[in-house]
Amino acid sequence: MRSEPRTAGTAEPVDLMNPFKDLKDMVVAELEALARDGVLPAGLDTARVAVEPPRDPAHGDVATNAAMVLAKPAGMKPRDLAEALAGRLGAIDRVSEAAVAGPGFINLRLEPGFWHGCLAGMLRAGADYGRSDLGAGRKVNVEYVSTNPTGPLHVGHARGAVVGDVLAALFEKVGYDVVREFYINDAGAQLEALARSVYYRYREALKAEPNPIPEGFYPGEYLIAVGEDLKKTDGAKWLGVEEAPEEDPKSGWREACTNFGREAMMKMIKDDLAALGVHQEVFTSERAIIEAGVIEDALDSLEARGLIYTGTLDPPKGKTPEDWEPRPQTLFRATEFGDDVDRPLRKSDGSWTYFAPDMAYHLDKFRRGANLMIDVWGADHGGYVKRMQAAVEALTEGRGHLEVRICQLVKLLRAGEPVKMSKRAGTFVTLREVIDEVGKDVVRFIMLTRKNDAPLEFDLTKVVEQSRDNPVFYVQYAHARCRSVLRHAAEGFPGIDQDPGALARAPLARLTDSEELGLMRRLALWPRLLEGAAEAYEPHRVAFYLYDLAAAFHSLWTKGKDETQLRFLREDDPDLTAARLALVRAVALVIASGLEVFGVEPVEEMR
RNA sequence: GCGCCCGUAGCUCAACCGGAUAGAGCACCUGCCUUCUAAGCAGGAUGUUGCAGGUUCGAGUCCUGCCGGGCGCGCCA
Repeated sequence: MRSEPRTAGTAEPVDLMNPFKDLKDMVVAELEALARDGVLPAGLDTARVAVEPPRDPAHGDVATNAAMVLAKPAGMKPRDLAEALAGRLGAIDRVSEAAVAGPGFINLRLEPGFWHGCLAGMLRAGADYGRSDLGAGRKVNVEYVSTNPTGPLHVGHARGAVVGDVLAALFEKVGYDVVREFYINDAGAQLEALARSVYYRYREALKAEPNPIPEGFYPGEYLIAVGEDLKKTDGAKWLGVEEAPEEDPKSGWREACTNFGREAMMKMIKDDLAALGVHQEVFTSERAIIEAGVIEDALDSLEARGLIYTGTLDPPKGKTPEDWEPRPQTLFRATEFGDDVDRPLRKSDGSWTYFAPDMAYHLDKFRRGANLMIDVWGADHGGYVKRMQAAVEALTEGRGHLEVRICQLVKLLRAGEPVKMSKRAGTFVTLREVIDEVGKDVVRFIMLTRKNDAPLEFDLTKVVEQSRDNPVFYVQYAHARCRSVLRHAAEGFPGIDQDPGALARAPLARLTDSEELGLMRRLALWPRLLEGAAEAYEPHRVAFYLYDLAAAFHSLWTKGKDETQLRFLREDDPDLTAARLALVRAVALVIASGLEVFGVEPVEEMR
């Protein structure tokens, strides 16, 4: 891992694809060397050793906590261990200085050539810079948006959609084999309400005798068209027919309206998702899971291990429902897997609870090869997490893992004022309306500017403002500025090949300004940031990283106004210009790469 | 009553597996456009990280107990 001697400005830089991983390997190698020399005991666990940029840049380029973490297992004083390690690290060519500080930190200052090597590496990697094999091709299934197909998506759905979609992209980026999935909740009472609502609109379309507004009626106008369409398809065929005749329930109008409504709603939902740039490849129907008998499979497997029994649950303490009656039910021993109570699988009428098919569905996902499953749910499902995780652990006998990300509410505002929404009053804001107003890229980016489990304010006015206050604009502006420089360079310096691979061969050692080096260090963090964001299931980290990167670039840009020797384009010095274009190109590349993970189109110019 | 999530500057939020003096933006004040887009940049003030303990070289971060807010708690999904 140690590289050949290198002096700034002379040697051809080596490519460094993941600089901080490389630096950690370097530290670990020296620790092993110390162990071979008998200074340290053999076989120390270096998992907790961190090599990262210090918060205060005055401390140097990189810092490691190795001495403090290993002091106790090694039976040494942290400072002594630090001195020994720093002595070795300081002898490495790429390290210009290794100093022990504070309780035992080792601060390293690196030769500028190291950062130039990083820059060359990222340019050669191009769009692949940041990609890694952390996942080693392991399968992960990401399920998101999953909803009843009863109406259009609203803003809340958009958050889950984007978080799920970007988690999937992140996991792909770090080497997982990803399946994006949607679970269609098409088996419950909501679908019956949908069917009755469709039938109502159908009769309306046929000018038939008006029937009373059905229970749970979906009042939205979108069903009027569905009623019309059913009339066009089937004519008056369902008018004199029963809802669900006893001898053959599926011959009635309800079955027809359920299926017709379901298809229409799913088409609408998929169109909305497409408008948001979300494309899941697998859609699994709850109803199909039930009909395929997967629930029985799941239950048999649990039954065989004594995890199913008939029992009576106590009412929740302090909040007994009005109509509470103790009833014996089929229960799953969720408490054996960390849940608070055992969970019912059947309703009193004998039909399945929501939990039963969902359990079966997760078994199905596991059978399709996903040991790691990620579900993105809304805040109102928080209380459901433990039981589903318990079910996955039980059904997969501990081989599967379910990670659930809960998305808090989105508060829709306009110029600081809450947008009043009411389904009944018809002032409900759909996802489609928001996309039409501000654009899908803005929706996607803004949804990632908060941790998923924190509430999010979405101000329709603010998100299209052109100011530093608006992260979408600010990041896009940095990218546009990079592209602008490159456009000007193409005119003024036709001799400079702007292909990233060619720019990687520019005399990068000419980049010596502290802000230029700072920008390179920041770019060098990108691969590590992606891995961290994926491992923590936190796509919002990418948004904050891009914002910081944009700020660093804007700063360097403006610095060139006062100090003309820092301008990117230097008529008097084509070599220096080429080196700076390499840096600008790399900034554009990383921003574009981050936006690609987000599913956001980088802009070439601000308009 | 129980479970989960949250509580950080006046406001909105960061803080990578426990790391060094907790950082940005907004708002407020002061500078910077004959220049690659000033839609920007530089500088100035801001903290008992809800409270009280504990763990340790080190805690916003982990543990315990309180306080405050959100979500949920059999036949909704």
